[in-house]
Amino acid sequence: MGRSPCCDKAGLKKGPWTPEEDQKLLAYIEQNGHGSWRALPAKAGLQRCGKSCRLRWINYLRPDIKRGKFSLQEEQTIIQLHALLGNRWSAIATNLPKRTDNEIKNYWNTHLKKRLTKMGIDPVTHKPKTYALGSAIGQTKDAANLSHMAQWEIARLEAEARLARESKLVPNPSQEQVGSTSAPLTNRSRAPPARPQCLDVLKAWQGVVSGMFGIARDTIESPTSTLNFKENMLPIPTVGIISDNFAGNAISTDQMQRLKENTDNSMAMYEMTYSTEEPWTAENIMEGLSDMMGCEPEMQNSSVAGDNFNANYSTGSFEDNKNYWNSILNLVNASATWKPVF
DNA sequence: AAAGTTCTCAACCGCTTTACG
DNA sequence: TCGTAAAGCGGTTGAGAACTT
Repeated sequence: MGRSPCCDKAGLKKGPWTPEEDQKLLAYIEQNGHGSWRALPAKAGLQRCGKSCRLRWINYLRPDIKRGKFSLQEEQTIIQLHALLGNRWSAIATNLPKRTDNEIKNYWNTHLKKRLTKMGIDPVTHKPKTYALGSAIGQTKDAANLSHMAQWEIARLEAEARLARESKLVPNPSQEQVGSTSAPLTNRSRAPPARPQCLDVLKAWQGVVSGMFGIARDTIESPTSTLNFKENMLPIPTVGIISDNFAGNAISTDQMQRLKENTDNSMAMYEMTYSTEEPWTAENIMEGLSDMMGCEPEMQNSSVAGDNFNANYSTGSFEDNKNYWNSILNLVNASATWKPVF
């Protein structure tokens, strides 16, 4: 067997924390900081092991924790990050401000995993079950590109997660918040970005889509298509607008105008995503984008998109990709009344 | 109303990684 | 470079709540 549990050593208390214990721990940390976790219980007058105290603080008592129901945006972020990172809960948590890895892990296991399964999506691969089967036979070039990009993103996220941890050890309240992800890592370790870093992942995903559209844009004109890729692909400036305004801020009218002018598809996305009482915010748009990326239940289940998804994405030709994205965009346009089921 | 079942999530366990002498 | 302690992390458990029969 492995080492014995730390709490068995001195008959320390286990199980649920009482309000008195919480109060003691909270008071001690507020006054002295946690310092060495192993030494903390004795100093704070707690009959607990340091590990238990640390966990209680991190997962429950820390003042910067947001508790309660996960928002739709958070759910989508978790799903998308999980698709990229797998069960790396701490890395996922660094992209969800105020949520703990434990909470995210629990929420995934009790809610999101089940929902994906119900929708016919493999929660491990994040692909429709039949597609997952097909991809075992042969991956497409684009899927390979996607995978390649995902690997880069994973490496970057892990680095950021590490740096975030480091920055917590040396808090610097006066630090300037940096938005650019292209800043050198060494700089970011001093000034970690404040905006949700999930944006970078979403951008990466969108980049893949844009890249695929880009190929089609230059070479494909489909006479049978109801959509024109030249006009309907999301332009790169859109990404910039979304990036710069992600953290809950409304997009300016000026920027919105540019967005509308640049892409007909934005309108379909807006209609699909939110009702009129909702302002144009980056969240709204990102939801639309993530829906387009395949998070939308109807798309996964519908005979149109589902079949095309399975049939087209697992083959590699240009025409197939075009059809695949056409089917998605058609569905996006067709599902203007779709509301999240989450 | 009671019993049984399912769900939720805080907390634990033990392995891995990191820091440090 | 190595050994040890501490911290971090992800998988798992189990008590209590919620739901169903």
